[in-house]
Amino acid sequence: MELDLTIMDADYVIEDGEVKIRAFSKTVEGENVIVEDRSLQPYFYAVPREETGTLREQIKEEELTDDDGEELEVRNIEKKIRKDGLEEKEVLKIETEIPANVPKLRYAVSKLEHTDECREFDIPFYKRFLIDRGIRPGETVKVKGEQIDGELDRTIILEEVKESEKEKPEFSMLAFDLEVIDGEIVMASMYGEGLEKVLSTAEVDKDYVEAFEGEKELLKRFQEIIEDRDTDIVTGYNTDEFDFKKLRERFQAHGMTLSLGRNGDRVKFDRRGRFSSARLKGRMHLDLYPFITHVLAPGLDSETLDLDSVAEEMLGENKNDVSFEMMQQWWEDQENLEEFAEYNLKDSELAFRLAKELVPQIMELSRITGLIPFDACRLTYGQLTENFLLREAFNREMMAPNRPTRNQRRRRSNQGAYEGGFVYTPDSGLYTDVSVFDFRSLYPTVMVAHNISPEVLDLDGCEDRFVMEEFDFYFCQDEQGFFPELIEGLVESRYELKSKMKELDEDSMKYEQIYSRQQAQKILANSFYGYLGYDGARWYSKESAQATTALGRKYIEDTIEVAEEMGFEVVYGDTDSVFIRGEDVEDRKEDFLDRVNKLLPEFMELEFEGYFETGFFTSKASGEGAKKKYALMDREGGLKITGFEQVRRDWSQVAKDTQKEVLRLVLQDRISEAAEAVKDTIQGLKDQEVPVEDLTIHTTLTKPPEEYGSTAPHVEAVKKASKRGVSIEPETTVNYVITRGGGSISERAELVRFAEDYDPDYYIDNQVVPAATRVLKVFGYTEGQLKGKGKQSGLGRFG
DNA sequence: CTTGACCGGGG
DNA sequence: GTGTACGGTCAAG
Repeated sequence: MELDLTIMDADYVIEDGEVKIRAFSKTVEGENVIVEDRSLQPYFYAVPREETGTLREQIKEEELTDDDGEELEVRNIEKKIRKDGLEEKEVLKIETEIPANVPKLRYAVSKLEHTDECREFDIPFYKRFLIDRGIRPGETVKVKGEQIDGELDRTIILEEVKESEKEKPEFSMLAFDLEVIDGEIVMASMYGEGLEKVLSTAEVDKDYVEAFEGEKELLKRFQEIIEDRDTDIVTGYNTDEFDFKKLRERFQAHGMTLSLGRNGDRVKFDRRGRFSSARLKGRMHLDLYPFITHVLAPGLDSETLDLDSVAEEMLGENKNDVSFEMMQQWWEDQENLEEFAEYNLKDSELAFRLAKELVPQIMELSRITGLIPFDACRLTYGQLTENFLLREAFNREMMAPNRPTRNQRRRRSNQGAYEGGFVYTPDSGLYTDVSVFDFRSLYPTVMVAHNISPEVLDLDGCEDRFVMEEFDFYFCQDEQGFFPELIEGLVESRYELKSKMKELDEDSMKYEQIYSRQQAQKILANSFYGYLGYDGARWYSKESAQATTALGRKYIEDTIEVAEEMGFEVVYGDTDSVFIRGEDVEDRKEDFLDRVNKLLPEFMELEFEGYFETGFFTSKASGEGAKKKYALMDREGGLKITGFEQVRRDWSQVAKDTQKEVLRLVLQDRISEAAEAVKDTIQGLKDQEVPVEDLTIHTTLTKPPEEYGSTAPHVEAVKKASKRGVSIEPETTVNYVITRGGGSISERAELVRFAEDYDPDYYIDNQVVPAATRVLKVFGYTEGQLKGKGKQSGLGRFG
């Protein structure tokens, strides 16, 4: 039979010693189908020292065993021609019966004297399947095969994969969030299409709350809802590291198993380095947090990546200002439970709405890299890029380079550092009429323009060599390299999509899909440069990365030169942008762009980014202008603040707010008012008028207090709390304030709930004034003056 | 200046 | 499980 379907998850199982792939899929009509591949065998390549014949003989003659002396089966050996860079090599493709034997067999084969090296022995089998069968999750394919008795709506044995014209199915989605008090799950909210529910172990007077006898009943119901709704996508915020771990623990505590696989499989916890992730077989568990940290964070203004800040930035939703301490108190006293439930539901709703925006992007990233969505939302840039490269290499009959060993990585990072982008040192102060120009995808376009690619580096017998003065290596221009070819493909496809977008209604599904697709292409095109310089990369090439930044510097410096020739005042520049001051810049910008773009190689382009009424640049302690720390204000009064690092958890809100207000006033050239604002805050602190939430400092307690070697305020606060009978467990965020009295800062740190007063001097001297001075020192203010201790003559006339 | 410890999100 | 992978900041050395 033939079925049009989209694969959303894949794994393999061993049955009677034979491996079979299970690809969990959905048809356009919404049927759940398992596609089994029983014919693909795990394999790797062996590159012979001399020629394939002698190596093949040796493999046949010698007994290959694992560490325990178990014999390893070689199921099939085949001679293949594979490209290694640009060189074609005769290699052996060695097949074995189960994936777990690949690394063992590879080890045994590597030790043979006729083996030069082995390749592609560490590619997880479900990824191998997707690559070798040319299947991309998120792309509909026509599958031909025989239907057998099995799980879900249908199970079919794969015979052939073909292209399909059909649309993708709709996936159902649900977001959830747990509330845990004293280690137990007391509430669980779930939010999806037509679903707004809070499960609770307490009676709550809200129509969306379902109350339960105890935690065990709540957990059963939680599982039941996911199963009954036949959920395709389960999402949430930090669900890998928190919610699912907690669920597993609590299910276990009640003697139950957490089973949320589509076929009833238990939730599997994959270790991946620092993290573990919860895998629901046949469904897509998409934790938004790793995707946001790895992929989105560089493009976000928000410095902290908690759900509140990210939702605020992406959805414009206001901050949820219930503190955890408050929630604990409510639960303890069993009061305000309506609000408690409301809060719980809100978090699921925010996660769901974020997912609405992000899942299309994750799906497109999955489609383009060929990874299952589960992986696409968790991997770092480098890993996403590498998976894309593995697939493209396979399609060109290229063998992938091996991953570096630990030692190689260390060597790479030690010899590592090379010069990065060019940063123009600004003169600190306030500027008016600032126009910003930047290069469209600087590094990708540089790589295409100069054919920067590892396999054409110092290529023997090359005729057309691109040489740079400062380097003793060159890039061959005879033939387009692997990386430029991929970048050009992505960039061109993206142009097409962008022009297609213009013809579409912005609210349509099609628009959203195309938008996400071009966004994924952009992410990928921009990741190649970083990938080449990443010490864990298979296709690592320091020279390529080095040449790319060097060329980037050259082009930005050339641009600055053109600007100066035209009589413009250059204020600042960083890597791919120039900031130019002057009232007439906007009118003459076309002329400027023309001149610069005429000098650039084909494919590269400078663009106008925007005009800002004012711009402020701060200085370093030495008085020299600081790089990467500035604020801009557009015509509508919108602020763009970059690099002011105090927007962090371990700074109190009062310091952050004051700094932002100071920047806002400074950009309006209201310098002395800015200083007044600081003084007002100081007075408010002295008068004990600032609410305690604005004074709280948050720091995570990572281990039991007694294990800390050095003293730290949050640790001391916890120690004092435990003397009062309140124990705080590791992994808890400690919210403390600095109170009055004698002794060091640590000695005066108290948990918020025990703090009876606060020390205004601490907040003035260590929080508000340093943050504000970071800005106001440019205008001649010292810390002393802001605290009202000095003279104020001659202020406000700097800059 | 270099090295090593700490931290993120969640409750 | 074709395992064991981050990247930035800050205080201490």
